[in-house]
Amino acid sequence: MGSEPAPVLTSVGYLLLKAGVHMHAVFDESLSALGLTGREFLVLSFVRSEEGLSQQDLSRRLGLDPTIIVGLVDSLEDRALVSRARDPSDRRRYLLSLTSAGDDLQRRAEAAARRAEAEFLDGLGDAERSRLRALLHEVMRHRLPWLP
Amino acid sequence: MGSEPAPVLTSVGYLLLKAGVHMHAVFDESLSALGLTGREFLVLSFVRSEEGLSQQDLSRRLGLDPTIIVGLVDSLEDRALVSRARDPSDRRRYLLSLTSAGDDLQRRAEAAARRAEAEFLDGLGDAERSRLRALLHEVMRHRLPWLP
DNA sequence: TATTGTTATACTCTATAACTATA
DNA sequence: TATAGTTATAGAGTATAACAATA
Repeated sequence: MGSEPAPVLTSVGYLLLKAGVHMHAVFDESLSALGLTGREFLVLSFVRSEEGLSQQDLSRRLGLDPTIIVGLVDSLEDRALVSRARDPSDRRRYLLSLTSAGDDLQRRAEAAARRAEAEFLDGLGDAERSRLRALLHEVMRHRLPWLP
Repeated sequence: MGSEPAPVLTSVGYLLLKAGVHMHAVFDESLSALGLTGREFLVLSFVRSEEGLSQQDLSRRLGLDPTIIVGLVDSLEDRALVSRARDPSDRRRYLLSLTSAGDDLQRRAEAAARRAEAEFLDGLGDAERSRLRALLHEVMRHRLPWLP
């Protein structure tokens, strides 16, 4: 019985799941030299893209509980990478923005992540990477509403 | 500054990571009705594919610490889905196999997972799904050594 | 000496509930 | 009444270290 892998083990879904886990590890590894986790890098990237984001907004973007965001932003604020300012039109909210150090670090982190991604995808040519990106974009478009 | 998303947020790597996380959640959700986690389903699937697998083998396949496998197999054995037999040629090892109930449940779980996958990929046509599978297989081939 | 499986334990990550300040 | 942010805390998931049995 069974020298063939069960169908699930060669399915799109399983390959997608495993590729995601590996990509996550590769991102974290590539960012550790800059003192960032993948998650912290994403916070910097979202805040750069949409300055004045609130912690609630960030919570939805990252798919994390708002209580997690508190510590995440605390840590980045302690390192003077992100700053909080009260929203004058709704003083419950914070408007988050990058400091110049945060802006600088985000750029370097983005370059590191891009190199790591390129290495991870080294089995694919440029056209294949574009094709993969288009397919994933189509699948995820309505699940990540902030995508263009 | 920045009404464009930071490049990382539209990159292949990030889309891959997020698609993996969503696929994971969709698998878990689809299997919960059968009383299985995604991880338990994978154990059943690997054991079916390679009967006589040891717990160490499973540890490598799943990328989990061997101490995690103990509880995982315990739980499946308690439910009479998997059985342990000592390897006569190396009595330190267990040879794992599916019971007939385990075999039956694995089949039903595989059908459920396949339906969930199909729904997750509903933005793609059949040819696009095949293309996605081929691209992911190419990327993951040397990272998942048991793949054909 | 090294490896397989096991237990105990400590550590990290996460969500829940309860609070405050604002709306 | 409802929402944004915060704190404390309990639960789940994880790896590390130490062990017994076997090689």
